[in-house]
Amino acid sequence: MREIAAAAGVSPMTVSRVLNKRPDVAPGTRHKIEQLVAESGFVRSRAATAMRKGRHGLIDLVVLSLDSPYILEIIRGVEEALEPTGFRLVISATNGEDQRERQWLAKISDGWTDGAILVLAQGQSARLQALRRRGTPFVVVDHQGELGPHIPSVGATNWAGARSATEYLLSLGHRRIAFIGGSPTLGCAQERASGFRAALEAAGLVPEPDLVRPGTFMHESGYEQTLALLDLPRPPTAIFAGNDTMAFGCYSALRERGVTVPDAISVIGFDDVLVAPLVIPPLTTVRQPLADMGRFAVSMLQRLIDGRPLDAVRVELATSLVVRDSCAAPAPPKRPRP
Amino acid sequence: MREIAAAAGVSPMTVSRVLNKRPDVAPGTRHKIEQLVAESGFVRSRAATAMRKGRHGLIDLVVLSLDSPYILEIIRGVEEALEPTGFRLVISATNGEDQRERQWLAKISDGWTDGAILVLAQGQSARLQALRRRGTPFVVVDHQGELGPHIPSVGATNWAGARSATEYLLSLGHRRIAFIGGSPTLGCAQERASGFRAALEAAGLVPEPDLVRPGTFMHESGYEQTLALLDLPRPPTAIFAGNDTMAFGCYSALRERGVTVPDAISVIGFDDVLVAPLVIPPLTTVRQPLADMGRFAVSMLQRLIDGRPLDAVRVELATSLVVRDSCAAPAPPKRPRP
DNA sequence: GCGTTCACCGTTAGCGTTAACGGAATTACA
DNA sequence: TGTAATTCCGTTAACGCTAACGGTGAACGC
Repeated sequence: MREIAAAAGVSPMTVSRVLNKRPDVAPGTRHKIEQLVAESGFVRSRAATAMRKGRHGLIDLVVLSLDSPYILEIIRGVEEALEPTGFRLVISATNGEDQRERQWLAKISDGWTDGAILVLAQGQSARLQALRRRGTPFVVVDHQGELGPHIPSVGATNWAGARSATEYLLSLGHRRIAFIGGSPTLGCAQERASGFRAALEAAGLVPEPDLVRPGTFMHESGYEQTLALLDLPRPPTAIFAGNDTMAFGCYSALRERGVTVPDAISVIGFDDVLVAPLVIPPLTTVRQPLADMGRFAVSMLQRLIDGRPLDAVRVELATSLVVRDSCAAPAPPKRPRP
Repeated sequence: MREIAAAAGVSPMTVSRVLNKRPDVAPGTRHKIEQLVAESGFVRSRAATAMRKGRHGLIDLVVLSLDSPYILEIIRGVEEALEPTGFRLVISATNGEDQRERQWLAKISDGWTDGAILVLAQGQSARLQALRRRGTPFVVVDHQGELGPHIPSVGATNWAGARSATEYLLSLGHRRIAFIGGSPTLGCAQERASGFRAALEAAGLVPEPDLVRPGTFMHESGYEQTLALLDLPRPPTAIFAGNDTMAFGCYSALRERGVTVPDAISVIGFDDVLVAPLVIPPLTTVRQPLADMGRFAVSMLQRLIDGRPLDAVRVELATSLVVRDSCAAPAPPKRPRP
């Protein structure tokens, strides 16, 4: 910078002003400096700028794990939204290890990043409040547990999505619909279960306890619960899995038992992960706009960083039903009525 | 740091020495300072350290796109390997846009990051050489095109993997094996095709031109080529898809035509993406150790950053055959021989 | 007693940038 | 013409840390 300044016959301060697009520089001087900068290919040391300004140009994305394609969608949205802002995306995974979770708190709050987007499964209220106290701007995405008050977050309309999925099954004629939930400690799982119940009740049906099963959002649990459902005296005609991964577990179990989808039983999922259209039969599911959620989180975070007010502390983006081939009208009962 | 120093009754320099684990500090002093640091939760300003040392503690991971679960595996490996090193992972995607690709070059080479891991599909020899000239350490992962000389890279044994997949099909008794290749411009696609041919020839078979089809690594191309194969006068008894995504395309086409896997036709893929075990039937495929490749890239990069010599400029990690349920012996011919 | 070596620690200075202030030149206005 | 406001730019001093060097005291050898 000194060199540029010398070449332009001004002080480094003036160069700094030009680079920061400050108004108080004469147009001629500005132009000359800009030209010199362009010619020399000069770039400011970010480290020095960061030290001086206290801004690093880095956004942390902290995720629970990098195991699921689900997270990739969010990353994609965040990356896209961040790209034009000049901020750079720093990714770290906690893998649920307590030690690492402490570490990110330390890392984030040491002024090393300018803001954070957190995608964490379990409630971390205490840690989140600690972060808040430190003044680090952050946004929680798809938080699936109890949040403390005033924690900015982005989610999806889990309740409405689950209801519409259930309504769709009802509209096909299903009456015995099973539901395999996610981990009951997670907020989104509760919302989906609740949406499911609401739809049934709106149709004048009572959810049968046998047909509402707990799950873990993992493949195995979809598999196991489906086997259990098939062993029931009166198995369901449709299964609503709390997420796509469990729906794939259903597929596995149904295949093992020789039950065809959707002829003998219908399956519907939640999330619309990338492979949902690729499995056989292509999975009908409730699309969660994960990339959009990531994008939205970025825009909220920007506001927080800039000190602008938020329109809303909690934002829920709309889910949508994606109809593919895994649902059909229920198989006719043994004594078909014409 | 000043405060810590004051509390310990030493100068900030001594604190710095302790934090940098320098040897020339009396054990007692060191212990006291360590304790004070732990108590106060003090963390050094990375910006200041970065400025002073010229190291930022950031590693760039530049990927072509964040669309495929394939990339997630690599990210996971890189993240895991990077975690204990204290380096932080910065992710950016070029999405194949020329402008962005120029940008990462600029960003990486402006001293902002300490090194880069590049996962780029197409040959970018010119850019890579430019990076090299700037002296930024970098490693290329799974590069699928022509690399310039002396470019450190990590890949997989595509040729051997394809050969073993083919040998497996041969061992099951298949003789009419189709191959759906990846984009012919990509090195890994060429290698896989070549491995396929080698296995056939080793078995004394000649690849039939009709059964060796071009592809694009995308789902559609697996689908279309499979339909074309089925329309052949003598369709194959097995299909080797150049990657898992295309194998899923095969599944779709086969299902549409009512051809069952693996009874009527066997399908084998390449990559072993996360969903490969979840589809129905679970896909037999060649596992590419993507996470390991990411990890290995990190260790290579570390050496480069530290100025240590590399054991090898090009490293290829072993692929392995993962047998699941999508392959079986070929259906008996019309006139079964006892 | 004096030099030498070693272990430990402090001082100085500066990394590259910018906030804050101030000063000079120019313009605006009474 | 004088004063105030405005525009433009330079000076100073940090931001938090550490490289390089220097200094102190103790231990040791001659």
